[in-house]
Amino acid sequence: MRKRMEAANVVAPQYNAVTRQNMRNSLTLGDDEVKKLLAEGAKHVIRLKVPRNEEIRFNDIIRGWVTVNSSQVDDKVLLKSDGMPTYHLAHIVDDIEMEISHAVRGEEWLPSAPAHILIYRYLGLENEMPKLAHLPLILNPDGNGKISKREARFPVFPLSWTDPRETMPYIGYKETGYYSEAFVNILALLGWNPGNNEEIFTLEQLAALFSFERVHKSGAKFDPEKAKWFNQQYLRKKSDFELAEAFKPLLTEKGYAMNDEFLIDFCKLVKEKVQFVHEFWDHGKYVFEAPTSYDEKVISKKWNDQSKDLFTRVLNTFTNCNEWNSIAIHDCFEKLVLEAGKIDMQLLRVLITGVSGGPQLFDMLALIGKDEVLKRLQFALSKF
RNA sequence: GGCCCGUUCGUCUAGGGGUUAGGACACGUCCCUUUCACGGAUGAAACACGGGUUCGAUUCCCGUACGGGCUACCA
Repeated sequence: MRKRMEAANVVAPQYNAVTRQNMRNSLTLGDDEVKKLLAEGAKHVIRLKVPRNEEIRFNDIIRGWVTVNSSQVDDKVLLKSDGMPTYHLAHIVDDIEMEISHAVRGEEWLPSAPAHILIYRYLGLENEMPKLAHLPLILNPDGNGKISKREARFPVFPLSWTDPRETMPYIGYKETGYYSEAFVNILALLGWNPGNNEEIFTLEQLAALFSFERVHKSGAKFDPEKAKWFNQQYLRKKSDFELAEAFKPLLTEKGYAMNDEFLIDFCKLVKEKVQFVHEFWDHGKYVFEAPTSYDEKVISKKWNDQSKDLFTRVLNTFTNCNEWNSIAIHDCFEKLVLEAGKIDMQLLRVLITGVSGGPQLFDMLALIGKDEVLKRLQFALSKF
């Protein structure tokens, strides 16, 4: 049989009203033979007997009327030879048992929906079947196809998870640093939108706003960049205290312990630059540890013959700065500028933090502390 | 291959017979700033193609192309 199919160039052989006549099954074997085999405990499956040529129509909430000819539906296995039901049977039993009103599932189920309708019909439950809604799929941002867990270069699961058949865990959104509210928000706006220009919604708002009419029919490519932006929006809504609490364990991991007040100030300063809590470290580690290298670009471009003298004067000015807060430091600095002329702030920043960017400079210096700033400046002057 | 579903800026999308086709992400420029961001302003950027229907089609219909899904004793 299989060879004949291959010879006829059949790509995907189907078990259906035509081919079943040439198969060894209860329809071709005859009652006595079947009874005998059953009595002997012969391994067997139970299949859905799909009519040969019949239009199956159903009204999908999202897609409208869909028509499929039963010749396109194969005799699906309902009960496997190990006695376990397949999804096709199981979900229908579940849905009926649980009195499900709406079966909302991905578009990949659309082709098997006609088979499911037949099962409901043969069970005499067609009037009780849930309404069907087939949602558009989330597609890969690059390349093609629906998101596959194996190939994606970004998380595909909400939570980290290890497939028992594999060794490598899949890192989840939660573990990547996404807030669950942000994650829900991102997902909700893929294939659906409320019809206005708003994008940030709580789960409660989404639930109130949702309607099937506004669900798209076509798949949506997942955009990792926008996903990060969503998380940033949620992060910015957190209080400095909440952010400090969230960052504290990460800082402890790095071997630093700071008091809450300091951490809150730190988060207040760095939060504008950050999309995830763990980025507080990446964007602000120089607050906790002195730089080991200096931004080459800035140094080569801005460090010149006068720099050493100029920044030695900065060091002296800071040393004599009585108060050490953002405003006071700024005042000291301004006074020096009046005497000595323009002093490049970015260069000063690099000498103290090592990097070319960061939060407001004088706020930063205040946070780092006078002793540490003087120490770092001295060290930098000895280096260049 | 067959069957089913789809197609508005690069991406997510609004809109819908007559619009300067709107917003968001990303990107560019400018303003603010002696630094860095935030913020503000602004720019570039789209109705897949071909036929109908119509006074008029991005919008309705049909084809084509392209994309997606399914085609397991997995879900």
